[in-house]
Amino acid sequence: MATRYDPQAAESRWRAAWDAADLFRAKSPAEAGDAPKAYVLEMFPYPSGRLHMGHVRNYAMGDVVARHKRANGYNVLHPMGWDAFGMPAENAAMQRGVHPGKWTYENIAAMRAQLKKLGLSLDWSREFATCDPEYYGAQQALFLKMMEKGLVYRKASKVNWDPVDNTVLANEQVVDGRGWRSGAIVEQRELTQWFFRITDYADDLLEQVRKLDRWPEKVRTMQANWIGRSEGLQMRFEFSGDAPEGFESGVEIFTTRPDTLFGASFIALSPDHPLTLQLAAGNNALTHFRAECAAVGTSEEAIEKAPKLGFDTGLTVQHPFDPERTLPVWVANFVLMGYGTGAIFGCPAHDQRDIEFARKYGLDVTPVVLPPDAAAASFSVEDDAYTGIGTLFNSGFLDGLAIDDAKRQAVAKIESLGLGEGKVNYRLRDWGVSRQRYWGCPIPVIHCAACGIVPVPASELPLRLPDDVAFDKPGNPLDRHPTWKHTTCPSCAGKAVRETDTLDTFVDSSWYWARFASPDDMAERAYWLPVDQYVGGVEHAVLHLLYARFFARAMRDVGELDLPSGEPFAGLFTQGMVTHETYKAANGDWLEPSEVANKDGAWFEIATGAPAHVGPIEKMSKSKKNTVDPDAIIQAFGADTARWFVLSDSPPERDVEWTQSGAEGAARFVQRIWSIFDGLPETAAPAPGTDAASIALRKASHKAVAAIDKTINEFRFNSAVAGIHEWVSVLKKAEGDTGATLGARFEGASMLARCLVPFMPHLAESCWERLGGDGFVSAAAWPTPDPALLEDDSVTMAVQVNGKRRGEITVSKALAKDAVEAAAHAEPDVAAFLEGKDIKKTIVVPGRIVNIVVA
RNA sequence: GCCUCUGUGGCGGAACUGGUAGACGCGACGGAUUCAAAAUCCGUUUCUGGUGACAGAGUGCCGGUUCGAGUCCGGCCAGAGGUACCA
Repeated sequence: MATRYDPQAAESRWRAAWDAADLFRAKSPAEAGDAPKAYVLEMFPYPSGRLHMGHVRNYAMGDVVARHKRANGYNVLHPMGWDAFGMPAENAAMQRGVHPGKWTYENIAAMRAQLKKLGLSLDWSREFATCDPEYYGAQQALFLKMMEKGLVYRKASKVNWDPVDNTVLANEQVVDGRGWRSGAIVEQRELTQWFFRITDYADDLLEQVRKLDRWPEKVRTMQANWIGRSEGLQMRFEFSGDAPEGFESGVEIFTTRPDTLFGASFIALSPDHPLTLQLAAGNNALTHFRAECAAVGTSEEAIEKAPKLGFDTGLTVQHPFDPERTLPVWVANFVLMGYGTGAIFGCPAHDQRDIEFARKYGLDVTPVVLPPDAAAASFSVEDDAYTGIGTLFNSGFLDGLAIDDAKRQAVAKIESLGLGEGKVNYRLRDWGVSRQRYWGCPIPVIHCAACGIVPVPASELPLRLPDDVAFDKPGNPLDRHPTWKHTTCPSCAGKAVRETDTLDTFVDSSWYWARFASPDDMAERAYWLPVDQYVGGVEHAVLHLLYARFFARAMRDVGELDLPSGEPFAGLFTQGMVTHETYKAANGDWLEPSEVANKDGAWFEIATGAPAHVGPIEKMSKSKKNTVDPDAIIQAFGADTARWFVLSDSPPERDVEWTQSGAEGAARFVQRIWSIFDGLPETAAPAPGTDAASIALRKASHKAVAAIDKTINEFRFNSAVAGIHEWVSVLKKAEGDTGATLGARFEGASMLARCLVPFMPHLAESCWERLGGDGFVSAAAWPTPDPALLEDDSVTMAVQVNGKRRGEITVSKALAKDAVEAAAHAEPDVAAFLEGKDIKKTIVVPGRIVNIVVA
């Protein structure tokens, strides 16, 4: 009598059994013996309160790797924790009056419960949250060590300032140049802030990223571009009239195109350049212009996309190569103070931003690079700068040179004139870590009027956040706390105040991977690190990963980590998002998937019966109401179904669209698998037969195991899923056999149970139990296919005539090339196309294809 | 704006290093089983033309390299991620 598999009952039973057996605890190096280690880590979640499908996908993928490694004999570390500091907790405090700590820990409890239902093979004994005082205390100690090492400093830096709420805004809180709550036009304001010297490691971070061969190529390219090493020229332009005070030697610029110096038509200063500030002091128009620039906010995107704005200072500088020429000095909103020297020379003909600026303000445009096929007399630049290769012209001593040669000659000339020198510059800026917020790691320093900046003594760490804080008004609660910041100087015992900035939450996630390996034991950290497989969203491809790489180096250099390479993640996989259709009511409001239904192809709103629109497929997000709650799916179908679905269909690196029917299909497949095991007699497994049907079935099983193994190793889980589908169909068909293949069916089922472990671990245990297998299948070894069963002796090859498929032949693999050619020519469907034609040649690719070329 | 990536049936996607385009799943259609239904099982399903064997077209668009291109090269178009205070 066929039975149904009951996911809810089976899943909770197996999870309890795994817990009782402490199955997924990482072994210590001593316990592990000869077993190789594998550290599998997924990016830990921000505890928003609810698990979403993106988490399910991320952790399901990591679990496939962890379970597969474990089955292959590795000592696996697979930990979980919480990226628990951050703005949403403060927003909740402001909106609902709940304390950020309470809100966060409640969210963690809720999400931990949800996560546990997924049956992930996690070592929960290492769990922590970054808002735990033990964690942020260790982070404060690390900060002080980095400070001692000279990796930390303070400098003035700009923030988005909301003049109504009197608070600093994050870039995402600036919407169209206005504060998200107050609606006030956002200003830029300078504050003295803390920085990490990530640029000290710029060269090494760039050099090493090339060697991370188990990282996606695109992430390595993005990191390299972000660091942005460029060789150029730093030089000064001397003023042609009276120089402004303090700038007697001229204005310093940096350029990567010294070859285009003869095409220079203006100098542009950043609105924040010291000279700009000096000129603005006595100039209302310029002051006004600076304010206009500042109203764009601080994000690079906003600054770059803003229309080009300029202000003519009236000053002029001398062209270095031509005493007859002077260039006007402008202030331009697209010149960033943070890059190079905060000043450039503009060559409109060969730079897109410069041409837009020059056309707007009527500045000269002189082309100096001639494209290979252009004529010097007729070549001109209108609205599109020419940035390609070519030969220099209109350029005096550089005429006729290629760009690279011209760059060298120009730099040499400037150097001989004593006006500057060749210089390497980076796009990468030092990492600003100050945040004027409460829910973050307090920066452990004290400001003393007499002693300056004094570290909080190690004995006083962790320096805890005060619990009694009010969020009734915007601004930094730490700063306005009645007592917390008032203290005495550890050095002179005089009155002093604490730093009230907290650390960027990117700091918290920059070293948690080391803390998981061990809270403080250097040997244990050395054993586990680097992480063998890191899995997370591609949205972290630049910042988080770069910061973590910096921290690994900094920790190594302050003696916190024995990791010579400085690379925390040996293998990286970046997964895509989970998306879903969006739905809108007639009035334009977003609707949840559960609020709409489809009848005869038309969507309507269930509550009202009114028609609804289907919108584009987008990343699941609360604002668009297109989220699917994993809890509801687990409730309805079980965790295995949810895991299976998010791994099927889409390649892991791409987005996956959640569909209800897809989930139902996955649930059906769970039952189909169970029916294979349920359909076997409850007897001991006989040895597989040697008849043709048994051999064919065994070949299918052994090939399937090999293919699944390969696709898991290549992170192609969707292909592994397809392979299991095909295999199950073959096993299912064999149920009709008269009994000769029973041994082969048992063998296939046993292999299948073990191959299911990474994907549907609960079902795999139930299947294993039904087979009478030893212990937990979660602890069983991966099946080993028999090489003899993986080979076929004949092969089917397509036959093409002039590249079009006209037939196929099945031949022995060992057949010689000319015999294959003869067989192809003789194949009736092919021969019809060859009749009366002249065969010019025949290409035979053994085992793949035959292509006959006819006239 | 800039950096990176993606684009294949009605839908999600497969196709190893340039070698049979559409595996596998979803949906749809047809059938079996059933008193009936649910569940399950089997089959068909890129498009166009043809009763049919079959023929032609086809991997975002335009062009190129090759015996052969979804795959390589050049140029476009569209969408996504990042853009340093969302995480």
